[in-house]
Amino acid sequence: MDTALDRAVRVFCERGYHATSIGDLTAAMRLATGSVYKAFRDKQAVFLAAFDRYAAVRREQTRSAAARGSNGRERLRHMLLFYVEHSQGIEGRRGCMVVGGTVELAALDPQVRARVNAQIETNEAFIAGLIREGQGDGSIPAHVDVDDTARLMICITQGMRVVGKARLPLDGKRLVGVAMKLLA
Amino acid sequence: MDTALDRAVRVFCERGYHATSIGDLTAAMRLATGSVYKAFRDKQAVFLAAFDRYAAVRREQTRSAAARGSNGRERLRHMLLFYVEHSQGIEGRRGCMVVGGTVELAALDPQVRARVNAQIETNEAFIAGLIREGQGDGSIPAHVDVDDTARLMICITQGMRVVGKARLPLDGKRLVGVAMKLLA
DNA sequence: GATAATAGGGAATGATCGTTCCCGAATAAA
DNA sequence: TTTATTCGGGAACGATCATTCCCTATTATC
Repeated sequence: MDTALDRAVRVFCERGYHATSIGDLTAAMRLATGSVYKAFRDKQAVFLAAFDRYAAVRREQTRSAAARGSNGRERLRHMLLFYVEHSQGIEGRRGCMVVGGTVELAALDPQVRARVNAQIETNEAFIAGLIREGQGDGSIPAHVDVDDTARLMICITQGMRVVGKARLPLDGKRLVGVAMKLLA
Repeated sequence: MDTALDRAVRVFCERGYHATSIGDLTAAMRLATGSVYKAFRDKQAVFLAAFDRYAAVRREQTRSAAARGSNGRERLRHMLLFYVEHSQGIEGRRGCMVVGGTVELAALDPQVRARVNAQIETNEAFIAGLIREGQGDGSIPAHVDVDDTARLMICITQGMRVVGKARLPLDGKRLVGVAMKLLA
């Protein structure tokens, strides 16, 4: 089931919600129409389940990318690098379900809006935690405003997913190098 | 006609492309079905025309916001402030056609992709120009990398539109204050 | 003033959508 | 072996979509 959901994630990432038909979904998930409706109440339920799966995988990846750093500042750097890399190439042009869900459904579907909000706020809290870690271990100056910087970094990561979907190239090292000035 | 197009812009911003039916469009534009199809070849043509109108208005607003500054750095600051303000409240939750077009259609429609790319690149070039102005008038250090900083600022502006559509609050002064560190 | 041309309005149309219903195979129970 | 039950598959359904067609005023032309 998780593997079918992963396939649904790919389709929803690439085509979004409304442009994805049940036919697209059954083809991608290798399930018949009836089987999909036996497992999920309706199309929205498939989307929500796929979103949760996407968010969980993505959260895990982000955390393990950050773990590669040796202090708060370095963990933040690795996290940003991870985001740039995944905003590029094949995965970049496929797109992000958080960004896609927000842009396409935040105004139309309160349930989806609640999920994307939760996901964004979780990410923001994670970033804020890393900044505080850095301030604790001395790698980030104490005068850096935790909340404002975290929110701006969320804007940067979400924005990179947009720019990556538009297929503009993003140079990871260079972009992150500039972004790290925010921790000065 | 421009006023009808402005109304179409509002609908496309809020609902995106696929969730906007011809019925939504005719209701918003105060035009009958036949009249819409007499003025435009098909729904995509309405979207492209609305997008061009949106981009033109937006470009003008951005430029006049920047003009409020007295040197390169201040012009950049006013431009960023303008973006935060418009990413919030009523207009923020309505959404941005560039972001929406990218996320919903960049992977599916080459014509839309070309337009959003052109718009993003125009904005980026405008930002780069402001940075260069600042370096010329001494308000921005010469060691600031123009292209990388401009691209990161594009990510910030696009990301703010995503976060604003998700209805998270954005404090203009504070966020821009942090972002201006990128010009150090 | 009569007629041609145009523009706007809305019903009809075919396609496609999401959803439901029902069938057949496979498994478990008797 | 026979019967009951579950599960995956796909045809059928009503609704809605984008699009076309045609009708009716209104304007311009002669």
